[in-house]
Amino acid sequence: MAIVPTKAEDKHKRILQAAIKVFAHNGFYNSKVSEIAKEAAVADGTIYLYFKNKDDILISLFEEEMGKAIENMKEEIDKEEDLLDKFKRFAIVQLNSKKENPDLAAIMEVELRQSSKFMKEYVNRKFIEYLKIISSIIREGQKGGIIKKGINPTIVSRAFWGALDEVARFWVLSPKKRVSLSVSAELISDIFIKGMIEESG
Amino acid sequence: MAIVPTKAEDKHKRILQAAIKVFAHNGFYNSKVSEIAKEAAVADGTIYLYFKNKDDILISLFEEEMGKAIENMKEEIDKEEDLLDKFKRFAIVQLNSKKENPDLAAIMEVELRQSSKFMKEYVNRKFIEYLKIISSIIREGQKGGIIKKGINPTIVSRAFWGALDEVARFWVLSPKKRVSLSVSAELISDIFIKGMIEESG
Amino acid sequence: MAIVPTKAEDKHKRILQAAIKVFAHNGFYNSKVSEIAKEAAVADGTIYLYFKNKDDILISLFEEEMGKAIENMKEEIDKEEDLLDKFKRFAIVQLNSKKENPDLAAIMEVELRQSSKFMKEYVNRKFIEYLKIISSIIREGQKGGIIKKGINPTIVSRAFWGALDEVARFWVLSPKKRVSLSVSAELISDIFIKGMIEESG
Amino acid sequence: MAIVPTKAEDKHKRILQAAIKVFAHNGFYNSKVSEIAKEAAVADGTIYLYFKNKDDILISLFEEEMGKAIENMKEEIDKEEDLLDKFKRFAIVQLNSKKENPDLAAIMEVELRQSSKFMKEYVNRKFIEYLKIISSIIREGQKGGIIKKGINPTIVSRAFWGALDEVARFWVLSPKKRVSLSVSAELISDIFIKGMIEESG
DNA sequence: CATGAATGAGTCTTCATTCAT
DNA sequence: TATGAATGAAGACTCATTCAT
Repeated sequence: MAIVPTKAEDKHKRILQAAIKVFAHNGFYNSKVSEIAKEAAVADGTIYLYFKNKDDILISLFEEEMGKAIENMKEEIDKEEDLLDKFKRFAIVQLNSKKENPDLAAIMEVELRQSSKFMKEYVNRKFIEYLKIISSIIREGQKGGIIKKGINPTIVSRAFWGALDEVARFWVLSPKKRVSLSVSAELISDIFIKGMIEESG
Repeated sequence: MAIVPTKAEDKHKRILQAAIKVFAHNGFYNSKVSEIAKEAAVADGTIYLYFKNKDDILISLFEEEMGKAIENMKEEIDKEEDLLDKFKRFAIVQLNSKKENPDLAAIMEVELRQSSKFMKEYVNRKFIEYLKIISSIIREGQKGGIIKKGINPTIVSRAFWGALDEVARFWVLSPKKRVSLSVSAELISDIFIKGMIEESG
Repeated sequence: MAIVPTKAEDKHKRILQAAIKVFAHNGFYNSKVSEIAKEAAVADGTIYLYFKNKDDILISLFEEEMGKAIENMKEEIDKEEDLLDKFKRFAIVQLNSKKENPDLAAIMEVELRQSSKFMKEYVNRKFIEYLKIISSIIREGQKGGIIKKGINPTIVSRAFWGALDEVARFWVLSPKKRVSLSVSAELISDIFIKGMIEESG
Repeated sequence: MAIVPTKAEDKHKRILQAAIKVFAHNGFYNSKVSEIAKEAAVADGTIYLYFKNKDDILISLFEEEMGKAIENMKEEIDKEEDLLDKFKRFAIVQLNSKKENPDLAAIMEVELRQSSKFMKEYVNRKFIEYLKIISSIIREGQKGGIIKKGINPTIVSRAFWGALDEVARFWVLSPKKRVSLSVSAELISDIFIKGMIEESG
């Protein structure tokens, strides 16, 4: 019986899942609430029992998914002992997330850039939290003398993320997928590592 | 008399300029055609004498501005003799464009990622052309033995662009502008150069 | 145990009381059934066990309250022997009802005027019964030679009621309440009495 | 050519006229904007070129019609020399307005009583201006020694208006119209005059 | 009897686009 | 060419009512 997905929590989840799909395919503004309702197999009005309005669906989506992503990334990073391996791991996880949940990734990609005024602040907060995972690795590396002191961790963390995001996008869009994601991840992280490393003696 | 901006060409230009401003501030979907008209000091209907519809304004905007950007970048790159200097130059020009025309940059940023179905193909074409400027430098470097052969120029060109784009975005958003754009440009290009270079000897 | 208000009759009453409050504050059309339910501390669905629909709440409200008002007024009038005193008494009771139960009065005030087609007939029936209390006093006075024969009792009864209703409304709305209701009641009834009286010899 | 009713001003007027009809028949809340548009023979959207929203239609309706009514009443009152004749004239004009424009009257009748918060204040202002026409006659009469000093002009003006309004409503609703409006007007004003007059000597 | 989650019909309002002038 | 008043399709959101529990 426990399988029947009719509990309130499930409906909330179902609507969010439906929204991810619909938003990713049509973009936020071209998505109709009724379409999300249909995809979630609920009535139009039901959506408004779980979300304040269309915007709120997007926000909740961020709230939940970004939170998950941050947690997951932290766990993954912790698995690696070596600082430079943490870098690689970050790259791999980041790229894979786009492979595993491309719809969600597509939404993040756009909304991270454009979003209505009042979302912007919230989105940025979560995003910065995400970037801190990288910048703190860099800072740690600088303390340990592995990474060059002159490097600004904030800027490079953004650059690193931007590089990965763009490569992931390319991978999703290119129909043939000639280059594997893991190779790309290695390539990018290698470049950054080599670029940042302290050329000691 | 030459001052009066009523020639057809002027009106076309004025509408496009107005669109850049309006789209950048409100996003494409939250921008009203009437608002663009007002900003351009033109009647609503006049817009439809120069553009097929709202989408067409955005497309034309791309057509013109991306073309200009590509031309400009090529010229700038040609000014540098040294291959690695070309890299730096690319970074500087790219970042500066965001400083000099932030409205336009904001539009590009979003539309490069999301755009209605039918724009996608077109946008990509122009974008790939832009990226080719970098990838061909890389390829040249590989031929000359300066850059490591194992590196995939397509992927790295995207990574490089993504890194720059994100850093530029950060710079635009951060209110204090503590780090100068040129320092950032140097930082990013240094990392990539060092990361790609052939460690001969 | 008798305190627990869960008997069916109580719930019916509670819903009606809640409706009076809610309708008076927001008007019929701006009142939500769910709001009445909340005010009555009942589930939304429960309302539909006691009333056919939202309209039916209003009708029942009339049915009960108008009936009570008519009975009460008749009793009060009967307390007075003198015909002209009955007039005054009517005015006082009428005005006081607005003071004692302003929410109910507010609803009556509006619904007596506007109400959906199907309510109109019913409302009028009850209202006419109410007005007959006055008109029959007038008629009695005409028989007794106290009130001028030429006066149309139906019209004057309406005029009298209208005058009182408006004065009561004014009293409710005016924040300072400078003039007491009883003074107003006397003023109005005096004018009507003096205006209708037979100036015998 | 001047006859063709397509000028902006005409459209404004047409929408207002349509609104009077539609509101009077269905009540404000049961009236659809689309219905008003249809009645006015314009597109739904056109309404919003002339009015901010549905509420604004009602407000404008008041603004214009109450203003007219006040002007008209003042003019009519001025035609009478005798103070008591002014009273009669007021009654006649007031009652006739309901006969001549029953739709408008029906709206005024209800909206004067119930209306959304923000209308209330405005409505009252205009209404008080209207009532001042009566109260100032009373005051004048008191100065001239014709009307009893003890009478409160504010209260009586409201009572007088309420009496007339109710009688008019009765007249509109009664199908047979046995009693003429002018007789009713005379009856009511006679009662009030006699009731207020100073019994000198 | 009681609940309250779910439903979905119903409407206001917006805004890209047209077209008579 | 230029105008801007007019159009009307489209969609977010509300809330009375139902019904499975």
